[in-house]
Amino acid sequence: MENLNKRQLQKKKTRNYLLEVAKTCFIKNGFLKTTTSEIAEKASVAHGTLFLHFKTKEALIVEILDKELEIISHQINKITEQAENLEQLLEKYLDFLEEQEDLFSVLARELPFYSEELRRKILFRESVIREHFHRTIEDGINKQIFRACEVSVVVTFLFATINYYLSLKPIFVETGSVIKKFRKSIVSTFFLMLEKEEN
Amino acid sequence: MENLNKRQLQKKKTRNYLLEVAKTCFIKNGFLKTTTSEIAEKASVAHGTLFLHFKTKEALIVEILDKELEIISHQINKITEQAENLEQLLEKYLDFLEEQEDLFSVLARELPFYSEELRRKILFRESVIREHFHRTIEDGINKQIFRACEVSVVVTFLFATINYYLSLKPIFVETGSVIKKFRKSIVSTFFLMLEKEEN
DNA sequence: AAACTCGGTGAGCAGATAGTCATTAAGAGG
DNA sequence: CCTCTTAATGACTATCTGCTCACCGAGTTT
Repeated sequence: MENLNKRQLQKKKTRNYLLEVAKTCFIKNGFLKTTTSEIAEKASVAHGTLFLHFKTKEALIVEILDKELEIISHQINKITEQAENLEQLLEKYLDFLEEQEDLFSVLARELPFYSEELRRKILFRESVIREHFHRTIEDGINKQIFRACEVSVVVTFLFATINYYLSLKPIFVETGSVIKKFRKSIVSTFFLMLEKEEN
Repeated sequence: MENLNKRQLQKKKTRNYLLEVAKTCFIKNGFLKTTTSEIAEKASVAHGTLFLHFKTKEALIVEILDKELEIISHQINKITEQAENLEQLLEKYLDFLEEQEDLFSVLARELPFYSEELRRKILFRESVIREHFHRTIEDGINKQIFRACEVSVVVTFLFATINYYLSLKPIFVETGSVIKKFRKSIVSTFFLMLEKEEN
């Protein structure tokens, strides 16, 4: 597959560079605010070149997001495999969010404004990890470690809270990670919901 | 103050009508998507007329929002006065959100994109009702009705969850109220967090 | 080396959008 | 009744943004 001539190689290189630059812009300023001119300018190519490689702005977004979601999916699989209990699952999940916080912050803020297609893709990946939390909690309830509850709502409380901090990140921290700042509170309060009383 | 001549009266009338139409548009499609042309057209005035009455689109938004927030503030005062316990407070607050759900849905979605000024105003009003929840819960903890917890985080869990359903309202319901749909689950799960076990 | 291919260019288009301003006409006032 | 005031007009501007296309020139093929 490596029998590419100079021209094809250059094309591929340009395309990859555009993807790279676009990703940086999107993570920094969101998909909505980033303009195609901005991407072209930062990549030092003509504005028209962008549309030679990607039919529309949406197609560019979809390609980048698909790639990112693929990575996210892998990471989440790794997390769910490694975690042996709810605490580990939550901690590892928060580690992961913290690592990619800028991207998740953008997604949390902009999700309500995306197209059906984009939203479905993002929410599908979220549902995978959500289900894992669901099963782990149900397991704990069966083992009488946790209190009986509407598990799906409890999971929503958790994800909604994380989403809340992410979407309003600039309000809570000037610089650095919101997840880092609030993770202790989130974890302890979440376990308070679930755990039986000690006395 | 009623010694207005025909001209002044007409001006006031136009202004008020513009405010009314703009409010309807904003609640329906959000502040971000609503254009000044759309408002002018629906009010059957020239585009320029809008800027005779309001210096900028932002000024129009601020005026409408200030008025709405004033009303909201009153309602919240009424709620906090009437409610005798946490359950009543929450139920009445949810009633109120349900009544004005379209507006709150817009605010939940768009808040991260507003100007500093707008955001501060909205969050201030929210903080008032939040503090009331805070005090009521602390009261319950002192009376040994509720479990000891990080009260502010517990309140955040509640508000974040409500915010989550509101901001993604179109995903959860095609028509009708999200709050109505999920209020039972929200209430019962929230109290599960707080209440001591019965056995 | 001539003919051809195609990645890249950048001026320009179409549509949207906030905001301006010279002009108009209806009403106020002497 | 005549002059002055001003609410309202709508054509216009400036800017932005996604996207197109005729053209160029380096690279490939014959």
